[in-house]
Amino acid sequence: MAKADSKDSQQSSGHVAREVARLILTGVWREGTTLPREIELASRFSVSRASIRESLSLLKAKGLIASKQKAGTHVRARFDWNMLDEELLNWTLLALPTQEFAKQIMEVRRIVEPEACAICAVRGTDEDFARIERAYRGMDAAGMDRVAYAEPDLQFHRGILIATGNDFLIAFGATVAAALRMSFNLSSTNPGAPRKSLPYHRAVLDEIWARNPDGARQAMHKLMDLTEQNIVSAMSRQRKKDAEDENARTRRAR
Amino acid sequence: MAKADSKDSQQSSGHVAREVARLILTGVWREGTTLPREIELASRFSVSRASIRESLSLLKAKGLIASKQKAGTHVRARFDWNMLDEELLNWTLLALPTQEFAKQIMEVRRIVEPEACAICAVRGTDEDFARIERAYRGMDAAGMDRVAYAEPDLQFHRGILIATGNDFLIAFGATVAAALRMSFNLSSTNPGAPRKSLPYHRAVLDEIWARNPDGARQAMHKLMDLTEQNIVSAMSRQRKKDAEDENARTRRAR
DNA sequence: AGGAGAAAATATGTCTGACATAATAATTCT
DNA sequence: AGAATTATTATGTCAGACATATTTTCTCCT
Repeated sequence: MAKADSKDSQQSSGHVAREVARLILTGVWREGTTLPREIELASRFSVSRASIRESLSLLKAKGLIASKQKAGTHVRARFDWNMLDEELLNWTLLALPTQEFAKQIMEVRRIVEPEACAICAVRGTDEDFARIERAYRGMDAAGMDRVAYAEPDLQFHRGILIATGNDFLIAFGATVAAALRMSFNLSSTNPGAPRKSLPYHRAVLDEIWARNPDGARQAMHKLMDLTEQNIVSAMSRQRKKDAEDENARTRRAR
Repeated sequence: MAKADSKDSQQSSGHVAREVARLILTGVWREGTTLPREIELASRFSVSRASIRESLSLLKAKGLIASKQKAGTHVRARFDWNMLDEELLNWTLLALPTQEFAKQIMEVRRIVEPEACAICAVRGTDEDFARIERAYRGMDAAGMDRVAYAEPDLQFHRGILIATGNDFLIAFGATVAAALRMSFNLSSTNPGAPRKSLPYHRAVLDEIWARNPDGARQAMHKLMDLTEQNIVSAMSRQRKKDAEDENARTRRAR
């Protein structure tokens, strides 16, 4: 699992979709903008019109754009964008990993995951719990290796969502995945941070095994607190580092 | 707004996508199934391969399927389906409006909307509130007209989500829209039910205007309770009616 | 002049047929 | 029998054409 990132990376239609999405997400093509006609896009990206149409079809599915015969293709209102879509989330992450984005994604996680955790504790099967336990062991085994830690971490959170048996909560896993990816990217400035969350995961797991919904909710809440804290501090570190780099570049330039 | 339903209804590629989605959602083509090759699909639906590819591109974007060169196109695991997507939600609603689906969708609404409501009360602007107020007035003005009631009802709930300023909560509006559509379909057996929710909406709105997050959360919670109650009773009525119809058909047949 | 209605222009929607590419299946050789 | 090589095949991409639905322009009449 979690191989979704490399899915269509080299496919040309996927490449075009990603690039058009980037232009929209970064605001180069704002809401309501009519984008270049298909033939023009085709020549700009050096692909056939058919490929362009497949790419646009993908973006239509995610609510980013809409087409009307003769009238052209335009960027839809932000409200219609399906931000809970995994690819869209990743593209956003790549295009503008702002603090605002981090704040928002943590806000929803804080709403959804503790409740999902409570439901999991009540409704989950022992096999569900065993799967989450395995994910926990994987995190533990990873030690200080950030890369090895990331995958079981995602499996842990996804396992809880899956255990709820609620298809919509399960679909929310895409959002969690994006959040964890963001955390991972940020953790380069503080390699020890991920590991610190291990005991908090253990606490969640213990409450689940005990089939204690209130405890599970609370434990997950604490984990969310820690995660947000890590992200915020990592981002301020990142900003500081960026500023220094910028500074150095400027000094060198003169 | 809310014209999303007729978006691609007559477009042939949209028709194909919907039909293939139906086959997947109803389990005719289960997870892991390799679906017919594109040429075969093209001849089956009497459209060109290009159109088929655009349709499949749409379904790929929603996580339903994935293709690999030579290996074919297969149905992805349920876990990867983006059930929070508006179109997918509507297709599911049309394909299998089961009680299980209703239960799950209400479970997430119950998790998300009260919290969103609390955030709205704290963070929303007066213009946001005015928009929600307008939606309320629209519901009131609709009287017993189910059709006229539906649109402002959606605007009411969507307005609260928008007021949070959180893009992910806003995207959750698609799920709410699907839920309301389901309620609407069910309300044919009990035309008075929608109107009964009016005072509950008023209570939510009052708490929001008062900028009282706890009260807003609680008021929305009560509204969710009522809504779920309506859905459950409507579904049991529906089942009863279906059974009677079935009975009548059988009697006539012999 | 102004508005209704007809005609032209144009961007998306669809079709056809071809070739490229990569993963699989079959075949050959050691 | 097993490894290496050669077909096979379904998706990926391309090119050019025509269909269709709006928009825009033009024309004509009041």
